[in-house]
Parts: sequence; C-alpha cells; structure tokens
Amino acid sequence: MDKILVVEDDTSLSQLLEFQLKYAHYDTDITPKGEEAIQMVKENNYILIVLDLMLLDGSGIDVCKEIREFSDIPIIMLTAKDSINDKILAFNAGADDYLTKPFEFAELLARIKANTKKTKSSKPKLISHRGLTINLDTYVAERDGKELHLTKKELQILHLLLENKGKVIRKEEIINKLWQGFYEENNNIVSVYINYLRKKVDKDYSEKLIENVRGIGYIIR
Amino acid sequence: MDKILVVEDDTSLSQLLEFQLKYAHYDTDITPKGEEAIQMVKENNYILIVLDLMLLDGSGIDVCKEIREFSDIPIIMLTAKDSINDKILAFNAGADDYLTKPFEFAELLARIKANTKKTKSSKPKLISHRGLTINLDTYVAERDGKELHLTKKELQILHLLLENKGKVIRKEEIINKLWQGFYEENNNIVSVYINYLRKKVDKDYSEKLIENVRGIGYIIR
DNA sequence: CTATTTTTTGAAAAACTCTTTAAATCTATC
DNA sequence: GATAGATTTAAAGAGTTTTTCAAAAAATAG
Repeated sequence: MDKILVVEDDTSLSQLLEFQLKYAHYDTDITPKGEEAIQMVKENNYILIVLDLMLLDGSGIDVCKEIREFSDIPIIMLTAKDSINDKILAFNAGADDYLTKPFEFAELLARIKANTKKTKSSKPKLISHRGLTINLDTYVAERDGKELHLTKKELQILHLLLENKGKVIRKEEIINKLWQGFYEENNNIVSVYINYLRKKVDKDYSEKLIENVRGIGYIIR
Repeated sequence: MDKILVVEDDTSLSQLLEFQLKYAHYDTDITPKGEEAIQMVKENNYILIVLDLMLLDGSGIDVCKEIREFSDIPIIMLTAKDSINDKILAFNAGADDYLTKPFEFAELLARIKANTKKTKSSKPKLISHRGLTINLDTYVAERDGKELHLTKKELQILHLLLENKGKVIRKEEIINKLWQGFYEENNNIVSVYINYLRKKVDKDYSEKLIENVRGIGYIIR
C-alpha cells in the first residue's frame, strides 16, 4: 500500500489525518520532529509528504530543503498562516503544493492525488530509444537487452542526450549541467566522454546512435 | 521544471519577477547583463526569455538579435517606453511579444503561457519549401526526405534564403548577417557557398531552387 | 592503506570546414 | 560578337573542431 509521511506536531490534527488517510487507503507514518522525518524519508519509500511549516524543532522550510537534497518526493506544505511570503518561501524550498489550515480533508486528499499522479503512473522510470534504455531506478543502461556498464558521468551524458533525443545538445549545455558551469575554451572533456560512450554504446552495432553536429554539439535521433 | 531567463537590470523588478515566476512554478535565472544572457542561453535550455529593452551594458534589441543568430526561443521584450517605434524595432529584432512597464504580473504570465504553448508541444521546428526542409532542432536539411549534410555556414545561408523565400536576399545582406558585417569588394565568398549549396541542394534535381538575381543577390521561390 | 576504477588533462592525429585565389563561364549592352 | 562586369567553379591551404591515446589525478572499494 502507498505510504504517506505526515510531519505535524499538533497531535490531535496528526491523529485525525492518520485516521482519515488510512480510511482513504493510504498507509501513514507520523512524526512531530523534522530531524526524524528526514531520517524516515531516507529509510522508507513514501509516495508523498505532508509537512507542517512550523514544527517544534524548527521550520518546515528547512526540513523541506534538506529533503530536496536527496529526493524529489512530492511535498505538501501545511500552515496556519496565509501570507504570500510564506507561500513563496515554501515553493522556493522545493515544496510542490501548499495548504492553509483549517482545511477540508477532501481538499488535502485531492491535492495528494494530484501530486502523486505523475509519480504513480510511471513506476519503472525508463528512458528508451531504439533499443537503448536507461533505467533511472537502477541506473543501468542497456542496448538490445545487453548491459552497458556505464560510469556515472557516462550515464549522465547519455541521460541528457536521451531525454533530449531528436534535438542537438550544445557542448556548453552539457558542461554547464554536468560540471557546474565551469567552462573554458579548449576543453575536450565532453569529447572524451562521448568517445567512451561510443565505445560502449555504438562500437558493436552498425546503427550508430550518438552523432556529432560540428560546431554545436551532439544528438541522438 | 521549465526554466525562464529574466534579463533585467532593475534589481527590485527582477527579484519580484523571480518570486512570482517561482510561485507560478517556473524555474528562474536572472542576469542584468546582455552579454551574460547570451552565454546563459547557450548553456541552458530555457523555454522563454523576458528581456528588458534597455540594459546597462547596451540595448536589449542587440541582445535579441544575437540570440536569434542561434536560437528561436520565445522572447518577451519589456520596456518603460510605449513608442510604436520601439515595438517595431523589437519585433524586427526577432522578439515574439512586447510588454510595457508598469504591467500586471498576471498579464506577463498569460503572455508567457501563450508564447510557450507551441514550444511546449515539442513538435520539431521546421522551415520548409517545396520538399526542402530545415529542422532547427537537429540542424539537418533534407530534400525530398534525403539528408543533405550541410556545413554550418551552408546551413546558415540556406536558412536565410528559406526564411525569406520569395524575396531576393542581397549579397551584402548575407555577408552582413553571417560574417559580422565585414564586407569588402571583390569578395566572392557568398558565390562560393552558393556553389557548395547548389551542389548539395539542386544538383540531383531538375527543379533548381536557388536562383541568382544578377547584380543583386539570390532567391528561393 | 592499497588496489582498482573513474575522472580529468594534455597533446597529437584525424577529420572537416572555411577562405582565398585564380581561371572559366555567363550575361547584358554596345 | 566584343567587352566588361558579375558569377561560377575548382583547387589548395589555412584554420577549427573532433577524436583518440595515454598518463596523471582523484575518488572509491576492499
């Protein structure tokens, strides 16, 4: 069953939520502490987090930011305040949605459904093109079912090319995305990786997938 | 998340825009400098640019023109002036939309949505005429489905001719656009490229698309 | 700590593109 | 049909970008 984490220090509210969520067929964990919440997110496979903006041990904003360091899980922020400033802070921290107390449980439920729709539908995260596949859950790349044993950087570049298939990616864009924008002339590091990739991806196949567009970048089409 | 670039040197306005755009679920980058903006566009994959007409380091018009050299990304011009002349200049420079300060954020948002709708559907960007097609995503030119393998300069010239089909392009104009305006007499480089192009575009076809207009320039009709 | 793998760097080779030169061809006009 | 200016063409060399190789540096695993 799908598991939801509720981070809320108002016990009566959290217990009510637990009851209602369970009734709506969600498995529910509850904690009042931000620190604990972060640990729980790391250890469990929640589909969504309901996070109170104000917690006893600090701001929900900070918890949200910390979670965003390692996870893209949907987060709905809960708060008593209705200031635009708080909303902006919440979204900047990486929250996906925002709900002001008091609220109808039906609305929370609707928002939970809305925010898990994308995650739900795409269970195994695959990017695929002409027999070349990257599984984003396992970080395994395959061509025609044969594993390619890519290193991290190789995989990142292939990922970038594949999710933009049919479109040229500029070398500058690759460097900017994968090397934090540190770009200097005469930098052949992308070429080197393309070379590595081709050895693993294209060498044994007559159909070459990785193409160079001189003066601009690379493309998979 | 979709990324928007805001090129604006009024810090208070740009910060406000950043907040509001982030709240509207757009990832936002900001720069006050035109030169920097051009580099950023090359390195990132923005869905739209909001560009102030007057920047500290020069005119937004020039920035717009430079970006148009290599990208068709939607550009919304922002300005304090409401002269029809500025509007015409902006549109001639390749801007897609124009907004006069002060403006309601809601209007900017609506225009952003309007101007990214086409892009969103991610259909390939094509320029096409009588079986001759340039795909601006892949930088591939085709005639009757057969790839032409043009070099960058060849493609630029063909692009120029094709987007002005039915209209004679002067040789001086080609040189101005493609060789930074460095024009001297007795320079036959355009002819040389037209020759290259004809070999690839027209040689194997009875219908010749690239025509010379003696004393003036070239045309595709 | 050591061994192994991965990432980065530098330099040279290869591939490709651009520019120039010069000669040939074309076209309008006398 | 002769002339002059414009255009086309071919070829060569200069200039750039990409590929490749090898080795050093950094990161990771045992």
